[in-house]
Amino acid sequence: MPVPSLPVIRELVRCYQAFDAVAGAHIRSLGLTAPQFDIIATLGNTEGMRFKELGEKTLCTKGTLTGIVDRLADKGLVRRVASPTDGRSQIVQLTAAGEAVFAHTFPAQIGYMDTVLAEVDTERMARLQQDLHYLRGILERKGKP
Amino acid sequence: MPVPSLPVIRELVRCYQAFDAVAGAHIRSLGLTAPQFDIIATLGNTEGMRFKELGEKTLCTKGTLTGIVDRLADKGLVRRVASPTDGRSQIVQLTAAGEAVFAHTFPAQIGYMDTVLAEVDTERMARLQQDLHYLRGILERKGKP
DNA sequence: TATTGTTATACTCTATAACTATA
DNA sequence: TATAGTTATAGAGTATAACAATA
Repeated sequence: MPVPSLPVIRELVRCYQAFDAVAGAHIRSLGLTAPQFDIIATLGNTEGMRFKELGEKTLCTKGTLTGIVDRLADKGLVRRVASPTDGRSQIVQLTAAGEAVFAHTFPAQIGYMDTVLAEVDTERMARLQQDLHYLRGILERKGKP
Repeated sequence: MPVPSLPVIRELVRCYQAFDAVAGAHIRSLGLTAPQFDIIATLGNTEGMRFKELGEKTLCTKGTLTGIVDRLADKGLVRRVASPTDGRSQIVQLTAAGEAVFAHTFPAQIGYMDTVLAEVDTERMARLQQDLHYLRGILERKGKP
């Protein structure tokens, strides 16, 4: 007889929503959407990556990604460069402005979250991290059997 | 000096995404979207509730909620009833078809998640639930200071 | 005057499929 | 033939503000 999963799931969802409310407000205040911020965060500290790779990392379909990258390019935060090795391939990279957004907002966001979670004791943080990692492993394995 | 929050946050987000991939596939297979399922789950085991209350529980703006309820009504899963006590107020409740969707899919979803998480030991589940609850409390408190 | 819910507008994301150009 | 990305289309959610009816 299995342990009831609902209480844990419920807490996971609510906890994520609570985080999303805090982080999402910050992201929107930058004039970005969540997927757009996701792209910038993925490209940060990188020399850029192929369109396809970017889609895989951010869980975006290629058609969707074209639109998101278009809008980021319109804002001047991202640039497309033709791949030197494959004529079909595009490399997406942050512009100087995009680097600046990443450099200023990503650490700021983390720093803010650090202060928010400053009162959580180290032991609990480590435990939670491990347990979440464990839970994710199970979910991902069952997700694609 | 605060404990780094990024590892825990990262695991939280990924764990939620993993859950969302599993649950989301099930929801879409019913021809519903996540917000629509959220409405049905909220109205389940209820005699219905005021439009405003529904919006508060599902974190939907009133304008957004009108559209979602419209689409659920078009599918015959939900119905609007004028409030007997307040002429401005609408009460939203599940139709028989909506009850059926709730009764068949919600427990099925939970049952499925129960089997997915069956291998997690009881102790870990309880600990995870507690720690997530604790983390959420902090996030929600800081979310609106 | 304030509140409830609808309507209107504009934008973004998503899924899907057809299309192009390279490989 | 297969792959990388773009384009096209339609639907759905979000934010915002103006609006009608009622309190």
